[in-house]
Amino acid sequence: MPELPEVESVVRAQRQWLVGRRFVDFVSHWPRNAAPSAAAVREALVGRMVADVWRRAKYIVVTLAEDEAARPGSSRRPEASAGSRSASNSGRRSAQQSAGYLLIHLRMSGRLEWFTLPKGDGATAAKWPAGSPAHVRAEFEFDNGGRLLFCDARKFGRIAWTRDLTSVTAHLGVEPLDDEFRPAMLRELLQSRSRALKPLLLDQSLVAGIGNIYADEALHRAGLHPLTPSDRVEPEAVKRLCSAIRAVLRDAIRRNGTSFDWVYPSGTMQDHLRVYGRTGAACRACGSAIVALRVGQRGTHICPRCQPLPRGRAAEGRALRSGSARV
DNA sequence: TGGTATGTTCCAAA
DNA sequence: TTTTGGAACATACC
Repeated sequence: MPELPEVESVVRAQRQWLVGRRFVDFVSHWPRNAAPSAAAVREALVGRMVADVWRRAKYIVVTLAEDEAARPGSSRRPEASAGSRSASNSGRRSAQQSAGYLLIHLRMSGRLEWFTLPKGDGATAAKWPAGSPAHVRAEFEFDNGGRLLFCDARKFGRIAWTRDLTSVTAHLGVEPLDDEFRPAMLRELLQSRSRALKPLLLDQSLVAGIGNIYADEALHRAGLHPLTPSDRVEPEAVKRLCSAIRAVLRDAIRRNGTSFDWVYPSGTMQDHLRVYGRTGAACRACGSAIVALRVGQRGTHICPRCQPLPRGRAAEGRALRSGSARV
């Protein structure tokens, strides 16, 4: 269920439960998706306290507090005492004081779910009671007995521990909700290459966090066709696109994201989408039927009236080559 | 049965 | 060099 707003919603929901908690165990049921290895992640986590939970692009970032007193072998603190909020602020910025970072990427179908085993029967993931969460790929166990499950039907999700956060995030582009993301910056990104707009918006190394749903939504709000060559977008349209991106992401965060099928049930943005998944329905702006096409191998939804394809050989050539000419 | 799916990464081809 | 397409990852749903 992962795009920026959904990940942000998860982060906000989990932060209050996680900050100040201490890891007592980590178990992977799909070790291939743990980096550098499931054993290394376990070694890095056990005994560590969570200093902060935040987001970079579509990554959930858990900052681990550096306090040697609490490593395995020493006594466990009974309850998380102070330090949650104050620790979080420093933990986010000063890498030197952190014991590294746990990174979780949900990819296509990952989700986090709290689960408490029935007491006393020594149940394990292998023999959980009926009604337990499905597709559990990893378990994080905490000092209060809580168990955070990483569930992921498609097994695309990733769990990683790193001491050097930038080694993982260096390739990521600007956060679209950051102050620095302004029309001038977007214009430079668009002008510096000649690509169809939608694939460009999905490129995490340029703008980080936008996925298929919100790319479609932002382009519709801006009145731009997804195949528009990036270097042919007029300054006024760049402005519209910039605010459309920010507006749709903020809007979605406010509604806790978009709920899709069985994967992510908690948001309400799906009731307010203007084009994504609305093939054949009436455009909320002009009443025309929403049309589905294929752009860069991704399902794409547009209003043909609100988002006309700009005239010109470049755009038409791209449309034909990408197979989007149908429908 | 086949086509689809919110993501990322790799490779080949244009 | 840049951009695009395809496949791969693995599973569930319609």
